[in-house]
Amino acid sequence: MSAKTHKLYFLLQTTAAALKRAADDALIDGAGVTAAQAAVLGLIDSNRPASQKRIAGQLRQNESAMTQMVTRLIAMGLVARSRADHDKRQWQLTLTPAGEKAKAEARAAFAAVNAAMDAVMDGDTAACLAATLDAIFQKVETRTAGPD
Amino acid sequence: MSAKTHKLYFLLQTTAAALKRAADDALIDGAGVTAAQAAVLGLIDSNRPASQKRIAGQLRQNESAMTQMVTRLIAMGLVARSRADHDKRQWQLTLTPAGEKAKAEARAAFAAVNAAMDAVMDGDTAACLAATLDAIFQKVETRTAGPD
DNA sequence: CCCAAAAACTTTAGTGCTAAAGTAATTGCG
DNA sequence: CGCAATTACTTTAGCACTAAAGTTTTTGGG
Repeated sequence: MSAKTHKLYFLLQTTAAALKRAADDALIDGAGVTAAQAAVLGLIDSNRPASQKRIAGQLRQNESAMTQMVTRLIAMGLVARSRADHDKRQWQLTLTPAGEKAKAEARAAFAAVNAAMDAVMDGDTAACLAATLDAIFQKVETRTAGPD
Repeated sequence: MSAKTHKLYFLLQTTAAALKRAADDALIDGAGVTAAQAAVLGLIDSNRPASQKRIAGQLRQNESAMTQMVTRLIAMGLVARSRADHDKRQWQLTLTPAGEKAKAEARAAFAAVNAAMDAVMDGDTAACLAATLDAIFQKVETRTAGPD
């Protein structure tokens, strides 16, 4: 059983990496952004106003990762930012027109990834997978997730 | 269902990342190496003689990743290498005494990760998880994996 | 036998993450 | 009110990966 679980760890890492590569291929081809970049664009759109800390929290990443990601997205012309009026420490992130376009294209391109996953799972299996992953996540996660 | 699957992608990535952090914490504390480094040490031990391409193939990574990983492991004093007699392009990787020790300690420390996973899953659930992850992997993987 | 193709590894540039230490703005307690 | 703690973000260093292009060695068909 220990050997089984050992293999499970590797299988989980390997599958996550392969799925990420597949998603990146599909999104770069269809929207010119990676899956990670598309996730940030989507959250900037659905969190107005969007501060970096807020987006980082929803992605369960630290603020440093967000600084770097936003720097890349600004360099790509997809995101703009200005200081918040009520708190000059905070940025207010917004999508540029190009960012809106990339977000919409990414949403469409991600359908192919969904289709690939749907094709190998029925509803029960997907529910079981989600429940098991969530249980592992809860068991292992130490971070105190702020309010999403 | 599409929204469900969308969440599944994120849940899979997030869980893989959290589990990797937990494994790294346990292994760095118990063996002074990361989970990725421990995996390479284990494969060098069980593949004699171990070339970089062979290890890379078993980890489903490219040769470039292995060049960098081996460079780090050599700098840490855990691995040594010499050119293969029959083919001077190939390296023959071996564990140093410190590498053997780290490998053994990592094996022991990984038991905590196994225990965490076992604690949230019965045998059926683990089998279902493995089967589902494997199905996703097969669906999404494009690389032609060489003989392991 | 020779040379082009293939194989094993390296280098460089880039993505995306972490942790730790640092800066500047804000808040709250005495 | 003032200053210490907190908050939001940044910087730096490092790990771990990919892709593409480059080097050296080996091999196989003409």
